[in-house]
Amino acid sequence: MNLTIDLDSDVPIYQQIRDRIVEAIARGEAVEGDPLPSTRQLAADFGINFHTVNKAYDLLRQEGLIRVNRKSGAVIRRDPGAGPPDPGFSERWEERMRILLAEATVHGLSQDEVIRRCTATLSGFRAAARVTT
Amino acid sequence: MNLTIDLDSDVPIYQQIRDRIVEAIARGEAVEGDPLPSTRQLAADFGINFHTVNKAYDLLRQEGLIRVNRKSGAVIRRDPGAGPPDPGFSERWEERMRILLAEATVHGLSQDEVIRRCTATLSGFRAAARVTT
Amino acid sequence: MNLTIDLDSDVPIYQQIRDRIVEAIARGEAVEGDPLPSTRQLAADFGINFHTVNKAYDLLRQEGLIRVNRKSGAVIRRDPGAGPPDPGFSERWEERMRILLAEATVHGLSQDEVIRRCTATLSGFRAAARVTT
Amino acid sequence: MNLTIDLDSDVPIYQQIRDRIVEAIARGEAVEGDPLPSTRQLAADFGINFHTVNKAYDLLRQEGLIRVNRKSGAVIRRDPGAGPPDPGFSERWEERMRILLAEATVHGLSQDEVIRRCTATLSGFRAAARVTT
DNA sequence: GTGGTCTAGACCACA
DNA sequence: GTGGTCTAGACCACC
Repeated sequence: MNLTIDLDSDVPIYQQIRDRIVEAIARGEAVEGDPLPSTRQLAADFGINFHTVNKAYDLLRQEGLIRVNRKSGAVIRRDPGAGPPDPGFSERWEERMRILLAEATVHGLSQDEVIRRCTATLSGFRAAARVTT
Repeated sequence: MNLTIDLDSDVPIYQQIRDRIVEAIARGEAVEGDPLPSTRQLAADFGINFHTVNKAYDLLRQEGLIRVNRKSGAVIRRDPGAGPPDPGFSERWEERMRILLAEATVHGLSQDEVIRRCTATLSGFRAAARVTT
Repeated sequence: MNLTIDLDSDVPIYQQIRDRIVEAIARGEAVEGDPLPSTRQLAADFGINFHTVNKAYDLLRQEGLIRVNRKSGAVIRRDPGAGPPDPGFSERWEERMRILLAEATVHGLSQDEVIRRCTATLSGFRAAARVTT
Repeated sequence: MNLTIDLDSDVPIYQQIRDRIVEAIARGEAVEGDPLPSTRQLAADFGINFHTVNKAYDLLRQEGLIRVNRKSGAVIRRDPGAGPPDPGFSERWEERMRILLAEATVHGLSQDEVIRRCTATLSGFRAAARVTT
């Protein structure tokens, strides 16, 4: 798993780390049981405070995507194939998706164009998963 | 246009106001030339400070969605039919969409299910637009 | 003299009227002694309050560009050929020009490109003046 | 970078701060990566409210001239050598330049005199840049 | 430490 | 009436 973050982005660093790991799981680059780098290791790699990495891992833990053991560190807990989403997630997800789709609509992206791009991105995940599996 | 916000949400109030107005435009409930409530009026309605509304309107103005006039207040400037998006927009939009799709994937939503929900939401916009026109 | 203003612009209307008249004088479309439309007439043409036009004319009077008589209305007072500028003007003008040139510079316009555009605009004034004289 | 503002000027304070920083970048006194004072620090130095400085920095951020980072504050993002301007910029810039040139013309500055002053100012930027580099 | 959000209230500019 | 500017001070998020 190759994580890259942008220290100058508007997006908080802990959020970026969390996003990159979610994407890695979606692409199948990280599967259930895979270990994540230790917080101190990752912090050193990025030149950031390990509390920041900690916060990212905590987010992922709350989302049920990783498991954190004192002993074995953080490991992936959830796969794309692990079953249906928790209902609370769906609701918040649809809310965010609705806003994103509204933005695309008001900026002149056609319905077909939006669906085309979503499909392409999703297919990209699946293709990556097939290769890395 | 009927706006509702949640004062207890983690989402900043000004962001919520901006989101609600973007959705209203996407649904066609607000079309080009329609006036928005004055900042102080809307602030009074929500029981918030007018600076907060101001910030929301400022965001919308930067996005090119509204026009702010000393005399007549803020009016809708951009419609779903107003032409293709500005090039920088698509890039940032796809980035956010990719993360959202990755989340759906790791939480077990199938590709078909995701596309189905997006299509439904987009159709909802179009249907609303047809009715209100 | 054909004036056009944009009621939805960020620039105050009275400022736009003043700017258009300054440009008309620079182009030689309005020369010394030429009458300006009456404030009420111009206000009616634009569909604005005549106080707004009044403010624009007052600005021009303060700048020494027009003369306002109760009887004969406003008439052009100053031409491009009317002599050197008042020293206070030069100072404020250079200040504004310096900022404008700084903006061009930081946005990557080369010195030659800037001079080229300024020269073109100034030549445009002279060419117009020659024709209308 | 030594900034000076005039609290009694008609020009809004936030605009003055923005202008001074643009000029500093044009002169090469501030180059890419240079840090700006923190909003609260600068506000204290000027004896003004930090919100006012905030607004100035926000303007600069929108113009793409600085980058604002939670950790390290605001840093210069764009240099005179950073490439051609974004297309919308040139248009708005020429509009403002046309008005300024018209003013010079009606107040009796000759075309040569205007070009001479512009050239001098631009050369001043370049000379300063050469020294500070 | 940094910036971001929100409140409350003053005064001014524009139309 | 509208929005724009500025002040003063609170609390929170990020690092």
